[in-house]
Amino acid sequence: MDKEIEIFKALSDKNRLLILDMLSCGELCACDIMEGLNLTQPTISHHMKILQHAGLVNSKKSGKWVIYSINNDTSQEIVNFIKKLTSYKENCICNNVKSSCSIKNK
Amino acid sequence: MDKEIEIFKALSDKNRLLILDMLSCGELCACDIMEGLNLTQPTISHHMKILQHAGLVNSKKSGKWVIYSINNDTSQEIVNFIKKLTSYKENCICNNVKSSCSIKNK
DNA sequence: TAGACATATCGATATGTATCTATATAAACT
DNA sequence: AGTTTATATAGATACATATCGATATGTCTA
Repeated sequence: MDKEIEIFKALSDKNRLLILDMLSCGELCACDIMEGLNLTQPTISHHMKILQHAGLVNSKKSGKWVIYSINNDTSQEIVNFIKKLTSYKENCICNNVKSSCSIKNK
Repeated sequence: MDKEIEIFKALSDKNRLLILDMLSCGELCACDIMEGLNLTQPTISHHMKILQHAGLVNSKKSGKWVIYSINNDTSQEIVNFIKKLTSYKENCICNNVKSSCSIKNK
């Protein structure tokens, strides 16, 4: 679950969502991303690190540039996580709770 | 986009994910949720407020209890948002950026 | 090799947030 | 009416994080 929390935190920032949107139609280098957003270079670098560590973005070095691209495996994973989390299932924590549930006894 | 950020922030906490998991198999009152987690009553109340405000959870008052339940519309919405965000589309911000993209000129 | 360019790291600051104790509000029960 | 029970709010604290300027690292080019 810690991995998913890290992904949600990475998605909890407007600028990072804009970066993902920019990357959704193709790879870009950090300088291109910087041009689209109104942020300094160290701030972009910070956001890219967070997106990479969460697994949402891949990077490869090409000369003096770092080229970033979307990692669609991770976005698919987090989609599946949300679906599973919020839909009915047998093995949820509430099994331990329900026996003492006051709603049940009404 | 601000609404989605609020949802991601709500999902960025372990205890709130556990609460959603607990609610995924049926409605519960706050006291039941408190029993399943190792948190004080004001902390549970705080988390429920965040989950409600994000639209992930509904509540109804029943006597002295407040009964919480999952709002599956919102989880479906955020799933669709992630899919759209990370997949190729015509109207993404990068359209404004690509013309000056150094990758493009390589 | 020197300078220009792209990115990363450091340190500082301001803001946000998860948690607690104490207290208030509100409903049910005796 | 007074007491118990369920939830919310207020205020405090500790920790996380988004951002910046300054600087370091690494790569290309003239």
